[in-house]
Amino acid sequence: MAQRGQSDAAGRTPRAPAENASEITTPMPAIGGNGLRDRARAIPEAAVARLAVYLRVLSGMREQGVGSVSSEELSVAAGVNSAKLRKDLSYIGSYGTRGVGYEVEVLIDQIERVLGLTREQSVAVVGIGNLGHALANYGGFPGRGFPVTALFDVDADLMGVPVGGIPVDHIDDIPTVCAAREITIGVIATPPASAQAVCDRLVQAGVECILNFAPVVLQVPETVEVRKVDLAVELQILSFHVARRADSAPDVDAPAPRVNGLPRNNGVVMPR
Amino acid sequence: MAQRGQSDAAGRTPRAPAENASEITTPMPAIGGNGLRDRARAIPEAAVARLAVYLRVLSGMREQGVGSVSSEELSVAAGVNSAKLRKDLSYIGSYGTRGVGYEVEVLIDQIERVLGLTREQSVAVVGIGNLGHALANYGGFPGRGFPVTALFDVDADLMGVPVGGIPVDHIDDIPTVCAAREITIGVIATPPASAQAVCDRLVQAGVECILNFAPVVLQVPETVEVRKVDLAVELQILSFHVARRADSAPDVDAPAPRVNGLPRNNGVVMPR
DNA sequence: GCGACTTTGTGCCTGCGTTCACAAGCGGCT
DNA sequence: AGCCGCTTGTGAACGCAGGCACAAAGTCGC
Repeated sequence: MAQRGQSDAAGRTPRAPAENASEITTPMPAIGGNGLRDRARAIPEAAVARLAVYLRVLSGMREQGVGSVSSEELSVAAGVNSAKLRKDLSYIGSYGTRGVGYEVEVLIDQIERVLGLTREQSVAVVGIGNLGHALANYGGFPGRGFPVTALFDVDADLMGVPVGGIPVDHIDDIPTVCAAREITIGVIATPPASAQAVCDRLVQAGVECILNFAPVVLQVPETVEVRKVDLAVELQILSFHVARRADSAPDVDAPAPRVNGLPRNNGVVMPR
Repeated sequence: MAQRGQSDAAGRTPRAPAENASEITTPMPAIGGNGLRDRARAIPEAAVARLAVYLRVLSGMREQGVGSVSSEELSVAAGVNSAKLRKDLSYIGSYGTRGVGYEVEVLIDQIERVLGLTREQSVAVVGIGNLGHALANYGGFPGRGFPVTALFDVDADLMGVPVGGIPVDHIDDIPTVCAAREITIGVIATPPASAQAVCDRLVQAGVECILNFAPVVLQVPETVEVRKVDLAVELQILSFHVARRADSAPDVDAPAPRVNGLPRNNGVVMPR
């Protein structure tokens, strides 16, 4: 046991029991032409999450002037198994050169293409509390940005006040503003009580992808994709590990917690 | 496809290739006494994450005076399959009554026990920016709190200033303060550049569970458990879904996009 | 130009997590 | 007291994801 990502086990909450396959596959035979389209449909969600991580690492490498990487190097920097990395990359096509590795630039382009980052996504943040502020200012982060182009709240005192350069609008204006600014992703950072109402408004405004920070199970039509980040849940999972650890501590003669003197992620220059 | 949790697919980053089983099982025969301890070791991580969600839902029910629930009701409220819910609950023991359901109070107690919430965890937040503020004020959230009892930053102007009732200390004091306040969970909300250094200090201070908000792959000894929440990754996953959706949009004779029929941004051209 | 070395891409196998489906168990009703 | 219906708990099957290991493929050196 060592480092665990946030994922791999959280609360998927499918409203539609059918078609909640973790494989993102639109059951649809290959269309004639190039295979890229088809490939893109078959990428497992787990792989998508990792691709985003690779992209971040690659961006860092590009900034340091690295021209090409082997799967081994990249996998270490990203904290995954190299076979898994190669398999993930194979989902998006074959852009490596055998005997050499991958060209950083090419890989970045391809991952961005698959993740749909070539077309900039406009993000709306609803709920301008502490978290909302943090999100609004998150502006340009590694590997190109998701421009936050709309902010909403109920508090009359906030109306028009620019936060991170964007003026705050009233949540009643969600439909019009979202339509005007072509919002594709909505972020809910409101108190739990108002989350569902806000969500409904976003959906009504045509937003089909929502990132929910409120500790509530949102009810949405099947066409809408919701991902949730629940701080309390994260802490509770960690708490579980603390407890488990304390529990097994008495087990003194367990296999020695071997130091990390593994031959692996050594030497590599990690972006500190 | 409908609502998807944050998990199920993210970046697990095991540093130790061995023993990174997703089943949290310490291979160890049953100890004499009660079987509860043993059970606790065999809970899949995915189930743990969901248990936290059940706990939140149950807390809400208790507040509304609900005395007992069936697996069906609870599963709907938590947004999961009822069979999965029952299996999850079976991991922690049999506390239901056949033909009736589960007693809310009992279930809450048991889940709290398994998640180690009976012993309050002390949390330290490092990096008092916008996000740090949000976390510091997160104080008492649903289903009992993780008291944030220490805050750290490098900014001299913040030293001693109370945020959310807790004074800020310098990160150089992490070892002493963490020891004194028996911190069990560390939260990293710093810029990426300082994350690894902060992480090292926390580890040095004996913290074995870390929640990382910085977009960096942390290097830690195997004894330390890291969970990460990466906003950019979350957005990129959503972006992927937007792209995929736009991609399959040309499939005009697909099942009607139904309800809330707003002029969705269909017809948008696929990124290359 | 050819051989040897390096690294990719992937088929196959293993194992976990999810789902199904049903037997066991309990309360209520007659 | 006995039966009936409801809900739990779980054995078994299925399917996806991860990891291994190797063949394909390309480069570099001679």
